[in-house]
Amino acid sequence: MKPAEKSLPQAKTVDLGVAAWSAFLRTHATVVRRLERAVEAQTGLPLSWYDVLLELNAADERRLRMQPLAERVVLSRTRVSRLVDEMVGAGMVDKLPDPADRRATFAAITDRGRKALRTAAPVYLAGIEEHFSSHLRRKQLETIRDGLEQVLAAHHAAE
Amino acid sequence: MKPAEKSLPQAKTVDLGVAAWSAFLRTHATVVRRLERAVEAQTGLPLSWYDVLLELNAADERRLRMQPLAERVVLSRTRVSRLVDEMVGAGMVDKLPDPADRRATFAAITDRGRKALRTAAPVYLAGIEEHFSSHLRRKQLETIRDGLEQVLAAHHAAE
DNA sequence: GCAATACATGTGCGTCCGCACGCATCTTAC
DNA sequence: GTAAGATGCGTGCGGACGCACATGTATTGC
Repeated sequence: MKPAEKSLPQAKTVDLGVAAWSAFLRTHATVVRRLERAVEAQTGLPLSWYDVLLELNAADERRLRMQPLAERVVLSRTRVSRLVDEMVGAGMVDKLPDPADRRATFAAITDRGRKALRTAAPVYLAGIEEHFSSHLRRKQLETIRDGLEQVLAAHHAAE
Repeated sequence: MKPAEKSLPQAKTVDLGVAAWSAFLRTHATVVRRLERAVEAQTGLPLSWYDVLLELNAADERRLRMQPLAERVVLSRTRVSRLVDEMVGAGMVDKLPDPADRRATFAAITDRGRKALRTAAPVYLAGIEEHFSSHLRRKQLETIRDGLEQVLAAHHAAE
């Protein structure tokens, strides 16, 4: 075996990381699918719509420009552009011009959108609970939350 | 405030679960994208191809039928069917009939596939390390691995 | 003031993915 | 033995997604 090099992780550590990552990927595939189906079946709202409504509702003045909205829902700006158009068609979102910058467009949640969000929220929360959180102990949830936030922070720092 | 109902999670617990789930989703989106790009740029191998090669190589006799392969790489059987066809075109996988069941098809890794896998493996492992594990402490990795495996086990049990 | 640049957004297009369906084969009940 | 159902797989099709590019607007350097 090759002599250890500076700051090179040991084999056991690599395995642990891979095992955690593997579990992470499989969990994502499994839980996202089930959650998506459950929420959509019970509320008629796709998960992506729910996310958009959630972010808009939580935003200042209940509206956001496209790019910031895309970042918050973790989708491409392109995708969000189309998503918002569909939701305008469904009357859940309005597109408003920004008087301060005529390039920009605000997406604003409508009353109908807020109503849909209020209906869907408990279903969504229950879904997260049922398909994810309920299988974990409080301590584990804390570690997962904090650990993954660390990972995200590192990525954002590195840009 | 409403009196607590039987086995209903408290608000704080719900929030914790949602926070963990939120971090989970954002981490997945961020890390998968970066990892995928890094591995593909350095090895020319899409992540899905790598996964297929990995599972085939680890399988008994280095081959698997389509359905079991799909389950292991966490994709639909449909998708795997097309994936394997592409990889046959690239000479990394062979499709072989199963003499015991003429409906079935084996996907078997070829020498070229094994070579590609050997080349890509260190890049992939380093990518996981760089984009994921290195930002977490050993203890956190263990908790994440074990916790998510619990979630998966519960889902498989519920089926 | 104006050209050069940066920025916010929308659109054409290709990729990845899974569902619905169909075909061939195997298994089971009789 | 055979009809009915189950199983393994491939394909047509449409949805979700993001990249490259185009358009219109703001900002900056001079």
